[in-house]
Amino acid sequence: MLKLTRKVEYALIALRHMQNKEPDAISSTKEISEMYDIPLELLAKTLQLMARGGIVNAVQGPTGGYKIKAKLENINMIEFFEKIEGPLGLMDCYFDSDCTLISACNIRSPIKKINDNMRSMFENMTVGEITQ
Amino acid sequence: MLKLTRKVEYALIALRHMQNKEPDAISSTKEISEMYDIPLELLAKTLQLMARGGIVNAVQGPTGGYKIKAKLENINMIEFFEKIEGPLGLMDCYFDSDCTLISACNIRSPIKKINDNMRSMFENMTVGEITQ
DNA sequence: TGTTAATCCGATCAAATTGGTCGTATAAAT
DNA sequence: ATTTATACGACCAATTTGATCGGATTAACA
Ligand code: FES
Ligand code: FES
Repeated sequence: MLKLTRKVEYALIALRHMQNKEPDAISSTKEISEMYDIPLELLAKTLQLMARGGIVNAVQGPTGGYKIKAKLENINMIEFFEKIEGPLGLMDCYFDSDCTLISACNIRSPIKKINDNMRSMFENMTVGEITQ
Repeated sequence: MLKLTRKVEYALIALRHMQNKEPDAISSTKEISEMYDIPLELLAKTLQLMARGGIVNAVQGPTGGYKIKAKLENINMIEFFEKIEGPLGLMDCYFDSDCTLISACNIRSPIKKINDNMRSMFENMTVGEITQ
């Protein structure tokens, strides 16, 4: 409960890795995968998600790889999580209203309170400050 | 990712239900289960966990059930979550150090930052203020 | 005192989510 | 052309969570 997924962890590792290099240096999936002992395919997927989300640039072909594209200080953690894992909410009833409890539920507004607090906490946290 | 479990939801529902009654009124598992359409056995387990954790009192026998024991304003959400779901951490490496990434991981301290922020947020939130 | 209705508890099964793999297509450097 | 790497979808495995079952224990009440 309330755990981050591996994909998020791998994404952060990769970003931090790239941040410690020259701004335009390219890091291949393989390089990162080996250095941190991460399954290559899964890391590849994660990097692709970040590329699609405009966080990194993909460079194809041999000598290819990824480099950071966005200003990491401008990306808050909610955006980051959602690019990688999709919509974020403590309970399904926030993005998917077929919650069977919905009719009788007496804690929708309480849960909303917790949810809002959590979101605003992550909104005030940028990827840049986490990985730097 | 970052979701609450059903058990936590059921626990909150039950507490809120009891809070709307006379202080010493007893609510049976069945009563709550039917009113909110919650699987009886699972709700029972959850109530048992709360009883063991000193949050509610169990009254056995026919006409038995549960009533609130603790001052809900004195229980913070971390304590609450941990009574019901056990140790809480964004990554396993916090309570269980056999994380295979541990040797090479470059984001332990970043993750720790997020984790600490989240914990302190939940520590400053009491069950009482959520369910009231 | 026997019956009944409730909690208690562990074991176990099912469903959902997450983690990881595979095969193939595509792009680019040499 | 060949090689090396990303791109991408389909797929399988492992873990976690959700739910169920069977039986033991407790206490109210006829
Ligand atoms: S139905 Fe979503 S919190 Fe109860
Ligand atoms: S090993 Fe725990 S955050 Fe990387």
